[in-house]
Amino acid sequence: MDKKTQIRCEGLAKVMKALGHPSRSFIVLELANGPRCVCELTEMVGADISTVSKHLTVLREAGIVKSEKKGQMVLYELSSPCVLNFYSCVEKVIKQDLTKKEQFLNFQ
Amino acid sequence: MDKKTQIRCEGLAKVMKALGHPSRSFIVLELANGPRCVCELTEMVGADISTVSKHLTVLREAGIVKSEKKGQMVLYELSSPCVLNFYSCVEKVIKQDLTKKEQFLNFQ
DNA sequence: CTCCTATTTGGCAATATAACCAAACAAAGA
DNA sequence: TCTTTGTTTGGTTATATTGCCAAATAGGAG
Repeated sequence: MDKKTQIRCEGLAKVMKALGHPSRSFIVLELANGPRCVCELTEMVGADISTVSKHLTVLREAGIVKSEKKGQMVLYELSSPCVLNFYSCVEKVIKQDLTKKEQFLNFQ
Repeated sequence: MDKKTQIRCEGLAKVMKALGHPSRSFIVLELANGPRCVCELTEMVGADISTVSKHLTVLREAGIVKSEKKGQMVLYELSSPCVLNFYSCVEKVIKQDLTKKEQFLNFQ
């Protein structure tokens, strides 16, 4: 694997990794409906606000969301909405997988 | 967050997490060119064969690749090639990010 | 059957992630 | 100015991931 490929793969992996946590997946799905402040997301995720803030930092550093100060609050929004296109495929992967498991169960 | 949403997010995150490692990103990109055996991938990744084998297990359990015995070897191939569609968007995210950094550097 | 080759599994040490609490900040309002 | 509200950062602990080596397994070849 040459240097260029390595850097490319590290970049891809960084973005994927940022999306690879249930709370962060939820945040991305929620931000698809529009900008949200940390407090709203905290409420919905149901974790400590510091935890949610750190999740948002991970997403921002991966280039997936951006933030903007609005009054007393910080609003987060998707900076690359095309990320959402992932999910339709991923849902398909998951569904396929479920189907296989069902087939397996039926087979037994 | 209701139970259904939680399960959905965990499913999404599992797939993303599986893609969230440089070696596994590389493997997926390589498998886009066709099936490969563990030995070939090991050679290309440049890690211990046991390490690569475990990466492949992670990808298989996420439903991204499937394996098939062929002679003495085990061939891996993409089971959900649509995963590749992610990458064009992700590359865009990365490029955007680089652009921002360049702008920042130019600004300084 | 025995050897060989390809792969997987178990075990361990190093590193990274995640979650919480507490404390620090930043900015708006009294 | 002092307080309040919303957010981020630091510190700590528990848990998970990663990578290697060594050992186990699975099958083909001789």
